[in-house]
Parts: sequence; C-alpha cells; structure tokens
Amino acid sequence: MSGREHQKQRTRNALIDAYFELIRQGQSPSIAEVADRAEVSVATAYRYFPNPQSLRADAAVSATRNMPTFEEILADAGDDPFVRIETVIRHAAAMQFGDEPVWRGVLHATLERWFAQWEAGGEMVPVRSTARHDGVSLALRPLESELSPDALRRLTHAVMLVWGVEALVVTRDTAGLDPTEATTTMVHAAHALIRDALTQAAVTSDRK
Amino acid sequence: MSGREHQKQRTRNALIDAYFELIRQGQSPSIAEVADRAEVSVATAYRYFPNPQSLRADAAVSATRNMPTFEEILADAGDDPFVRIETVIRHAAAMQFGDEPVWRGVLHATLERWFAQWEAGGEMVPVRSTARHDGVSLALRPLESELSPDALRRLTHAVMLVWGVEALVVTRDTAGLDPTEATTTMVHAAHALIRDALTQAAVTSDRK
DNA sequence: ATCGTTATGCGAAACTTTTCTCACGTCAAG
DNA sequence: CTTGACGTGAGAAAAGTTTCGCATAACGAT
Repeated sequence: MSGREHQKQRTRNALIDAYFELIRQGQSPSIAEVADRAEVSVATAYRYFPNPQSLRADAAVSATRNMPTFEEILADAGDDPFVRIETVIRHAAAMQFGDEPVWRGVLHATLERWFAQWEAGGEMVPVRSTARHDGVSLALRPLESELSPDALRRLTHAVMLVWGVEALVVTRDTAGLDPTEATTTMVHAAHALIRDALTQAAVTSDRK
Repeated sequence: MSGREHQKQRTRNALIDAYFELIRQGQSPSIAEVADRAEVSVATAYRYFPNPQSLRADAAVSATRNMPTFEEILADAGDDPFVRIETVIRHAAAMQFGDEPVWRGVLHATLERWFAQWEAGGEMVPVRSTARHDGVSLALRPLESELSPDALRRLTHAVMLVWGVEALVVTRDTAGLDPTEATTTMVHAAHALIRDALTQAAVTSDRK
C-alpha cells in the first residue's frame, strides 16, 4: 500500500456513507449535497464520482459488501433444501424490506449501468454480481444427488426469480403485499418449485 | 372534448414518440433533446413535462397502452391453465425482450415514481397498474373450481413473480440467460407452480 | 373569411450542475 | 525538521437545465 491510499479510502467511504444517510432519510441527493454532508469539498467529490450515476453505482456495490456470506447464513441450516432456501430468502427479505430505499436504489443503479453500456454500444458486461446465483446454488446443493444437472439448473434459475430486490418490487408495487405476506409468498414459491422438481424427477425415473 | 384538445394531444404524443425513438437508439435524452427531435420548442416541452421524470413516467404508461388486452391474448387459448399462462408469458416475453430498453425504462421510471413518493413522505399510492395481477388472474380463472380461494391467491402471487420486466432483469443480469432460455425458464417456473398447487390441493383434500 | 382564444416559439434570465485553476495543508521519507 | 508529492479546498468559469415574458400563428366557432 503506497502513498496515501488510506486517506483516499476514507474520503471515498465518507462520501458513500453520506449518500446512504441522505437516501435513508428520503432524498435523491446531488453530488453537491452528498459532499456537503460528508464534509468534503464539491471539487473533491467530483474527483471521486464524475457523475451521480457512478456514485449510485458504487454505493450499490458497497451496500452488498456489509452482509454476511451465504456460507455463514447457511452454517447451521442442515441439509434439507427446503429449510436452506427458506433461510436464505428470509434473511435477504428481512434485510431488503428493512432498508427498502437502499435496495431499490441498488436496482435503480444497476438499471442505469445497463443503460450506460447500451448507450456505449459495446459488448454487454454483466451488471450484477453472481451473488443470487451463488446463494441459490449453495442452498440447493443437497439436491445435486437427487436431480439431474439439467433439472437442477432449471430449478436454480426458477428459484432465482422468486426472491431478491426484483421480487420485492413485484410483491409490493404490483401485488400490493405487506412485507410479511411478501416474504411468505417468496418462501412458498421457492418451496413449491423445489417440491415440483422432486416429484417430476420421481416421475421420469419411474418411467425408465 | 372542447377547445383544442387534439392539438395538445398531438404535441404530447409527438414528445413521447420522440422519447421512444431516442431511447431505442440508445440514449437517455434530456427534455431539450426530446423537444428537438419532436420538432417542438423547449419551452413547450417543459409546459407538458416539468421534469425528465414526468416524461419518463408518462412514456412508461403509454408503452403499456399499445398492447392487446389479456382478454384478446387469451381469446382462443382454451381452458387449460397451463396453456393459458404459457400464452400470456410468451406474449409478454416476446414483447419485452424485443424492446428491452423501453421496458427497462418502464421499470426505471416506476422506481423513480416510488422514490418521489417516498421523498414526499406521504402515503404510498400504488406506482404500478394492476395489469400483471389481472393477467395472471384471468389466465388462472379455470382453477377457481379446483383450488381454495386461499390457495388460488397464493398461486396468483407466486406466478406474478416469475415473469414480467423484473423477471427479465433477473434472467438476463443475474442469471445471464439469452432471451430464449429466459422465456423457457419463466414458463417452466409458472407451470411448476401450478402443478404444485394442484398436487397440494389433492393431498389436503385426501386428508379430510 | 373573420375573430377571439390559446398553444406555441423565441430569446433572455435565473438557476443548477460540472469543470478548472491555483494555493494550501498534510502525509511519508530521508 | 525539511522536503517533495499529492490530496484537498475555495471560488470562479463554463456548460447545461429550467423558467419567464411577450409576440406570433394555429385552431375552432361564428
């Protein structure tokens, strides 16, 4: 670590933290406002984040940093895939419903990243981490012996649809559910998908 | 219809159309750019849309106007809920994958509407139409006789999670699927949910 | 065709956001 | 303690966005 990396890291964090504070109290702050709150000069803020999107984008990734890994979450969840996926979903839902503006901001920022790439016209680099995929894979690992690779792959993708920020948006905005019922719906859907995958596997193996 | 409603309607449409054209060719246009493209003066554009969000929001609702109703889509889909939901999902997916920037724009705009309400601090009016709920309800109507109201309600909410713009975003950005496989995944998930709801209903009615 | 109404256009002004320039202060190394 | 390097601050300049006032011309009705 050469030079003054720490100093830079501090002001950068100060800016991102200030952004979160303002978001949580219900604003969509400009760079100037964030700089003010962070007690950093506007010029410096612009040195770190040339435009509001880049600030939002970086804030989005740092929102996902402070959470425990799926390994930790699943540490003592046992081997039952139903319990495991429920653990993951309830954990994520609690976090996301508890901090809704921040997580909607994450979605908002990733959409902006996608548009930026689309405008640039170049090839599309993934705008999202593989976190959700990893989480579902890990939770469903006990099914590796029960399901064919194909079936497991399909199930994984299907389960990815029923929770996370996007599912939060659907349950709240288009279904009009409260957080509790929304979470129940997500868990129920995931369970149903697993149950169905298992019965389908049983059916096809009967046939041969 | 008194006065010059038509004239107003024309310039309004010109603005929204121009916005779509620019979006489709990969830009996130300012009001000035939209006005230019629409051959309308900047001042007039501002008279219709005081800020970029309001333009995006109105464009979002008008994007949903030009599509056939679910009744039309399901007109000759028969009574099989599996076929019916597949019809709806494939139709929506074709449209949304075929015009991805516009539909991502719809999601982006509704997030902005949500944030605007959140900032205002007032009560939260729904930021989305009931279209998806209506579509799923209609497709699943044949199940009204098979499932308890509760079970049908749960199933409806679950199915709502697995298609639409949010599902598009998940399949593409976090799962990395191409449009074809993404659509297959959505249809598969919906079928699995229905299948499971039916078997569960059979199981519980056996018990009594 | 003519007339009153009113949406529109134009250009300047007010305001906000972003960039620049240069001086200052702080940190690490000798 | 000094020195060189470099992150930072302050304010002005530049670029972009939104508003305003007034003249024009398009529209609907007579």
